[in-house]
Amino acid sequence: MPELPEVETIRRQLAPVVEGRELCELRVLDPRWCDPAAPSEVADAVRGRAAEALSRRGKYLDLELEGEVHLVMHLRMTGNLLYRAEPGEERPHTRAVLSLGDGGELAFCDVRRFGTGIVLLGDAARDGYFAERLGVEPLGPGFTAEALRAQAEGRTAPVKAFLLSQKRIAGVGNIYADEALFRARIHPLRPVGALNADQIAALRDAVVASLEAGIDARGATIDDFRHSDGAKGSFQDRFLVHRREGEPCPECGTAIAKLRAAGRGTYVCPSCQPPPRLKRRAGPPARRPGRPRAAP
DNA sequence: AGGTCGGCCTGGCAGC
DNA sequence: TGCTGCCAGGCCGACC
Repeated sequence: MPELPEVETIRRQLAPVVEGRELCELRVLDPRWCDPAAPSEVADAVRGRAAEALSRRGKYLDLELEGEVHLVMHLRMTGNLLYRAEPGEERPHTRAVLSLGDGGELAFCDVRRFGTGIVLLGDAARDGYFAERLGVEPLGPGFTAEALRAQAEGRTAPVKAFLLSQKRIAGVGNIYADEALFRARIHPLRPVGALNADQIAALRDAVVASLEAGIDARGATIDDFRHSDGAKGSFQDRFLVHRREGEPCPECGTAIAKLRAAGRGTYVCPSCQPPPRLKRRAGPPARRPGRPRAAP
């Protein structure tokens, strides 16, 4: 699943390929891709413009064209942006094709058809689009322990749901949320507002470390994420807990457990990430704390 | 208003 | 073997 490190990997590979090139034509093969805009509308907006930059915000790619025209794309679950120097046979599940001025082309391929491309006219429109959807950029200077604490304060949502909320932190998805929580030794179901200052600081550092490790490995390929040249990432081989149910914890050897948090498959070390206290149900009074139990 | 959940979509696979 | 049905999940909108 493309999360921040996967999108950043694509961006780094494609930026030198597209920057400075003219965008000759955009063929939208699946109208859903740019819904609700019409394919012809999107194609007309970008045709003939030079690409000035390929940037990233959260999990979004922003192809910045001359005249402040932005083609903003999201890969969602199964999207890929694949480059080839010469046009060839259409790849399966191609939703849109960008033809570049040097004869190369960029294919947006997406099995599950969740991926999107929209055109935004003007830098202000682009800024507004991101501002109303995305919170702090986790690899940017604004992502400090203090900023995280301010966001978390008073919230009762499980910390994993909090990490997945793009309006809080932009770019963290299911993989890197699990990895960061393990590194910070925090259970995903802990209410984020109940974390102490040390835990918040550890979480901030763990999010950054996990994302940077993902970028270093050029992303993770679980199902069908590919680099722009079709190669696979390698971070899936370096997961500490994600998708490792039953395998030993790299820290303590306890078997990794799988649970559900925020509606997502979630992996934890039950020993390194102690679960929050269960809410006591009405019934017989609980044993007083501190009193030693009878020996078994 | 914060939090949770279903819909979107398709390939892969478990189970009968 | 072949079919059914469930699972995966980023994001949005509906609902509590």
